[in-house]
Amino acid sequence: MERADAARNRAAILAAATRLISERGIETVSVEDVATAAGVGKGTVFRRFGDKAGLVRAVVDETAASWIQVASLECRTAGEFAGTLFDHVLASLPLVIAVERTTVRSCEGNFRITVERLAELVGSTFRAHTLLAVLRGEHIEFLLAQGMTADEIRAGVISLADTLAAEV
Amino acid sequence: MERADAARNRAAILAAATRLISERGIETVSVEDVATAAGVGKGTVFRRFGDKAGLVRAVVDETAASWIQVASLECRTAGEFAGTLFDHVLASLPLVIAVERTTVRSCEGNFRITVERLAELVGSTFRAHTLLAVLRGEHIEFLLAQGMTADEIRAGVISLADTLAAEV
DNA sequence: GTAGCAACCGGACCGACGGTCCGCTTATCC
DNA sequence: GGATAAGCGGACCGTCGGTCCGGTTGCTAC
Repeated sequence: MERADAARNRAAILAAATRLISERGIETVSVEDVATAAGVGKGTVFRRFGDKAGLVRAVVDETAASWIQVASLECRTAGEFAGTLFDHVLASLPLVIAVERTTVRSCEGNFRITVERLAELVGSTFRAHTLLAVLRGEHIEFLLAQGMTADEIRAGVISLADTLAAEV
Repeated sequence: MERADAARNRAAILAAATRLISERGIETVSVEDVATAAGVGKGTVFRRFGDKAGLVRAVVDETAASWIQVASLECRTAGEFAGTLFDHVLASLPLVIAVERTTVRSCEGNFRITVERLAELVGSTFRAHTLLAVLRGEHIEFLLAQGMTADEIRAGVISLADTLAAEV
């Protein structure tokens, strides 16, 4: 059982981290910044989340844990899947980029489900990873920086997914 | 005019950096490690290359500057281009990953030429970036870690390039 | 209510790293 | 061989992720 003050601090830390990362990007947010903004000591953050990567993961798990799985299960075509994923990534861009930069990419949990479902839809694991590479936060941020609009990127992603799926 | 000792040190630093990064990956190589391995002081490295990213860029420029441009100019199909690029990336994986991780992705120099040429071959800038996203060192490393063989990945990349080009 | 306990807190502390600075060295030119 | 500027190197700095431990506080049993 988690003590009441601990639960309060956990919530405050997650809220502060979410806000700071969204505002400034992970690169310029230190763990101490988060602790200060949450009104707790640095040690408390590390006790709760292990390390910086754990904190970021917890933030993303909270705000975005479910939609990947939901998208995996509900979407019936690759294009639909890609569009849904794109919308979610775009909505939480700094958070997605933060988790990409702080954790080693792995094939566990939700991600595994996503890949398998996507591989089904586009016909091969390689193509599934291709689509996910294009849906990475950093890639989308880069395309935006190049002057493409979100709508153009969205259309491109969906068209790519459909093309890949059509080839099966 | 560069003094003789400066030139000697520059070469020693580049050689040491290339070796260390290739062996251990950029994450576990500090600038001081490079300086020590090259038999010079840390200050010398920073004087020569500005910062860590500059050092990495110099290393890659030396070993891999030309092939991107060569590939851009010589390859006549998207598949050929993709295969050539893949071979070079695979041959210098740790170096490519190092530059990806230390410099902000931008659209200047060789990279710009590559994108434009590739966009010609596959019919759109978006698709060109898609191909380049799949050819990133980190992505290839990830696929290898998932158990795919280099041949499988190579075939996938070429097939993807051809598919994208066919849609024009 | 209160006493005791374990969980919890926070900030001082540590080691590593990127980057700067400046007094000394040395290649180069005349 | 002497003057000069380019070059050198390592001590030093600020920051950051992560650890540690003495003091505090919420919980529970009586």
